[in-house]
Amino acid sequence: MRIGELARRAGISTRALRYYEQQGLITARRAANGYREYSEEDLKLVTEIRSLLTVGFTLEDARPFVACLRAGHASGSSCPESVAVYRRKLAEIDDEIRTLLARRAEVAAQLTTACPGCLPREQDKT
Amino acid sequence: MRIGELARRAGISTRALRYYEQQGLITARRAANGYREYSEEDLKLVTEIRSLLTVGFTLEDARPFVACLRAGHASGSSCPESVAVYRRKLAEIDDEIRTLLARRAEVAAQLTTACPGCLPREQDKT
DNA sequence: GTAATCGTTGACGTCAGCGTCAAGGTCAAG
DNA sequence: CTTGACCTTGACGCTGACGTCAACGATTAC
Repeated sequence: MRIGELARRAGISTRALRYYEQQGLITARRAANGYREYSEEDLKLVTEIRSLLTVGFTLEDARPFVACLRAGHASGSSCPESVAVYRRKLAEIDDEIRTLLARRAEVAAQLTTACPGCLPREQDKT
Repeated sequence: MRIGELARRAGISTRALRYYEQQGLITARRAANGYREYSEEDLKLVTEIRSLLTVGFTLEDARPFVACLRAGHASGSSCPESVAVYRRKLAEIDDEIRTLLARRAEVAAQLTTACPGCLPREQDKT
């Protein structure tokens, strides 16, 4: 399939696909007229990238997963490099959560100081 | 005082001060030679801005606080506009925390699926 | 032939909060 | 007089993941 169809099926822009290629995440063979030609496996790669991005991963983080898929594994996360990224990301997320909680507490304290009536409700903690 | 001294006392760069001025957050009167001249109150303004930024506020968010201080209030948060920003920010932070928690759960699930031995330890939740 | 719809590369724009030159003017000390 | 520390404005760089032209070629439909 060509870039437009892949973009539609992956729910992404053609610009993004060219960008991924430029970043070395995917490659496309070229037709005689210079058009990019993609396989079904490329769709899998792009889908993997997308799902990782939506979880907050960067393209750089996605590299091992893509490499894992291209190496023939059924899942992009079945390689040790991918698992390492998972673990690192988990730690990063935990860090962010901690700082956000600290900020939340600070802001809430400031708010109650500034406006004692405007107590933030305590019951809607998720 | 001039910009260098203010920067030192506020613990920020002169570039940042000029940037805040460019964004309309602070203003400086000019000496005969064109140098910026700051008062002690300007130090307060900058300090307020800094503490807000470190809590995750944007310069835009800081505007009402600065305006409040300039209006003569002892605290930048004693104006209704500032309180409104506090409340909005609190909601934003809660949103971010929620999405981060969701991501964390997703990543953790993926990790355990990919590597059943690498269970993320459950005891270090902050 | 021509219009519509695809594709190509290249390159600048976006968002925030500055960092980092560049190219100069000002001022006190020695 | 000169060094050196300070100040000025202006403008590009940076990070990430693309959006959005521009200017052009290819393919298909009619």
